[in-house]
Amino acid sequence: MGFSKHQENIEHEAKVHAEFDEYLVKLGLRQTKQRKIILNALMRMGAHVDAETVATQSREIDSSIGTATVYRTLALLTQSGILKEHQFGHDKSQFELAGGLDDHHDHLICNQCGKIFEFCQDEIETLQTQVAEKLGFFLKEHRMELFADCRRPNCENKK
Amino acid sequence: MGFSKHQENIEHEAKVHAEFDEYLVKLGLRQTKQRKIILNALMRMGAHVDAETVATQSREIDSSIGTATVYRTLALLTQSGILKEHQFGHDKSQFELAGGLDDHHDHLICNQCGKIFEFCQDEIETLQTQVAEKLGFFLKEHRMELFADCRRPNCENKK
DNA sequence: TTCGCTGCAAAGGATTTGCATTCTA
DNA sequence: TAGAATGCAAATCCTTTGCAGCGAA
Repeated sequence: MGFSKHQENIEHEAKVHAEFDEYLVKLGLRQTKQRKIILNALMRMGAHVDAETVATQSREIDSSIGTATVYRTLALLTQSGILKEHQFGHDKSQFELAGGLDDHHDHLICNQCGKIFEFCQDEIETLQTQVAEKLGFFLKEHRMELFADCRRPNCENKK
Repeated sequence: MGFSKHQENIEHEAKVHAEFDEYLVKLGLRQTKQRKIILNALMRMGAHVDAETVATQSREIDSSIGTATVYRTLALLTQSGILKEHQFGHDKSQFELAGGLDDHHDHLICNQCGKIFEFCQDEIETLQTQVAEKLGFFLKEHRMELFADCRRPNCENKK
């Protein structure tokens, strides 16, 4: 197929934008340059960014973007399912692109450096569904976070 | 042995108080009537109460207890391990007595009525430890919440 | 008598909201 | 042109902090 990694990225980003546009149209909402810039910023940055960071990054492109717009857009993206919101401990919300159904994962947070690692364990997911089932529920979502001590010699060791 | 349930409760409560006292002494802190009242309130109420509710309940006994004291005491109890703190979604913190090592459990939250159900699944716990292990960590704590749709006919159906 | 503890009020910090204005469709 | 979206500032909400007086050991 000969597509470069860079090329694949561009295509993926276009797909996410299209997904968001579709969502907006569906709800009778409008596509604005701010919303595009914010979604771009999210794609440029890695996972687990807070609203403030998104705002700062977005303002690199358009310095007039307001905090409220960032929060409103993050909410919109979360509702659409494109973005996922997490809260680890008492901290402020962290966001990451959902990346489709095939990309589900949970988090392990290093007690030493606070770094976040992602993992996916199908067996656990199955058991979770069964637990809900047994309690008389149909599982829709779950949240699982592991807090653990680091054994990595190169752990930055700061929170 | 012929102990009534009521009698057992009283003994258990005394044990928790003793545990807290011990913790305070260990840190060179003081036992105060406010701290006792607040811990009593927690034991009187069921699980999953927020700070405000604890404050209200405590003020039934001593109306002069301040909000700050409640928060500070909840922090102290949490640090001692007697109390566990949870945050479900964007909501304020909820507290519950830990009840000892044998009492660990996770939560399922009803999407319809918001009610919280407790469960414990040893298999999942084992797998969690293994996942951490595999990533090079030693698991210390975890948090797992299932959000699910209700099938109970008597679900109150309000959030 | 010493400090830790308390209540009060004020401060904090992340997020939300009201509103006049601007802009998309 | 309608009404959705924006930026700004003010408002929320839960929680924490500063401080002068109080109280446990």
